[in-house]
Amino acid sequence: MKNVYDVFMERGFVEQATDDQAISQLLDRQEITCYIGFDPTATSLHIGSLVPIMALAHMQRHGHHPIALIGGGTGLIGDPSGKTEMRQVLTRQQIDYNAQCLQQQLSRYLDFAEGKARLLNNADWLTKLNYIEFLRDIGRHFSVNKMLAAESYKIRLEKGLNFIEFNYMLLQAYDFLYLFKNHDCVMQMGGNDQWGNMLAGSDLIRRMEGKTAHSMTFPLITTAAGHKMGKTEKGTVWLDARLTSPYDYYQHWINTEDEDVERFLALFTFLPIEEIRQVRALTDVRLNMAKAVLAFEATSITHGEEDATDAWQASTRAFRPKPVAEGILPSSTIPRKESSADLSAIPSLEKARAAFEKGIPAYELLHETGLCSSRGEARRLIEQGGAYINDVQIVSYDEKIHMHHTDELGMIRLRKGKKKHFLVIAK
RNA sequence: GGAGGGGUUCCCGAGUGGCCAAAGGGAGCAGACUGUAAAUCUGCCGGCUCAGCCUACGGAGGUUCAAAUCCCCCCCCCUCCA
Repeated sequence: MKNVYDVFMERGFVEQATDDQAISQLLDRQEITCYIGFDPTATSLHIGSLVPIMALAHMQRHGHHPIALIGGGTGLIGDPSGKTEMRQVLTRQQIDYNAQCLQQQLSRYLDFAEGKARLLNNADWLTKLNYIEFLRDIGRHFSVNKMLAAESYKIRLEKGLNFIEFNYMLLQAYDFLYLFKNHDCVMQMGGNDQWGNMLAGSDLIRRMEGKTAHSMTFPLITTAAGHKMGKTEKGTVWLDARLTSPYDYYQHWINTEDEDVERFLALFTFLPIEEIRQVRALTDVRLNMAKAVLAFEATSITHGEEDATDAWQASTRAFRPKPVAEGILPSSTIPRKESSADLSAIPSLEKARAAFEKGIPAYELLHETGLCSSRGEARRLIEQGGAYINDVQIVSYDEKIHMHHTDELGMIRLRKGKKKHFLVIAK
């Protein structure tokens, strides 16, 4: 049987590692404990954290013991690695609250049952540290010269780095040491921007304990076009259904660029790698089918199969693609027939009948549904021909929407551009 | 603590008394082309009751018919010196 490391390698999870061979053998030989840290900067993680999450899930599936470490303590400091400026400092309360939310979220991907995986918060030990002791025991092992040379601090040395942030590396290294001593954690994983901090941990363990602890980083995932994934200015794709609906989540994945489909299937689904490799040969319509599978599987992992199916239905209804062929990614449980007419996953709004009897100007309705963030934007959208009602282009910004626009179920279908659908229901 | 430089619309970044809702780029949105893709081209891109009005250039005052632009005080950041 393949060990996890092989799985990581063939699925594209590995960017750097302290020692490929040693890690592979270690994972082969015994069940180990490994950890990844998550920053509690928000109440939800976004898809940028998905690679680490999937990595932990793979570890667990192969019998190892993941620790998801919530950075409740380090979050009070703020990691300067690769960042241009200091992160906004959050209060203790905010961080504690965020940490709670993340705990809940992570348990959808990992089984935290006794003996399987652990969820820890480094606030539990970091906030109890004694400054003088810490300097004497830990600080002595760090060379400032070396730290200053670290790639991760480079940008900040030009822009300005203050002492609190400069300490981040020590704290992260200390976390690793703590987990090594208290939980037999012998491997840390994380994004490649964490490499310096992780190595510091491995180093610290070697110096203080005389033992080996490994570090492994994931590639920073960008799209083929070079965009950072998951966090565009306007639309972060969150893992929380309240922040990004399963439908939007599904839509995000189905809009994956052609060149990314295979890579993303490997990273973000559990489908067999052999099947995923076949995707390489697909083009056009059939490649789009693979995107639907990616969207379905990814949504299923994050929101459950039921929500994924709803999202698939709504999406299929709205865009009318060909059903996914049997031969494509056969292990996927995505429905492969025509969908029925369920629109429940499309965002909707109920509105009193009376308003439609009077007639409501199109730009007002577009604003009200949230499709446009202001009335001005709605006007512009209509002027540019990007607004549709029941698939008919709206020509004048103040065109009145009336009852006669509703169908037999009292529904009006609004559309912004080609992809953003919205239902207004007259009650 | 001293000297100098700087804080501009989502981000970067021009502007140094009226022509500034503010150049340019990025991001975003829409249109064309396609395949719910990318690239490319085009348009939009503070708000509103939209040929007009309101709110904006770190914060608070002041000068002026008129300030992002000038003066005063305050806050924050950077560089060099201590």
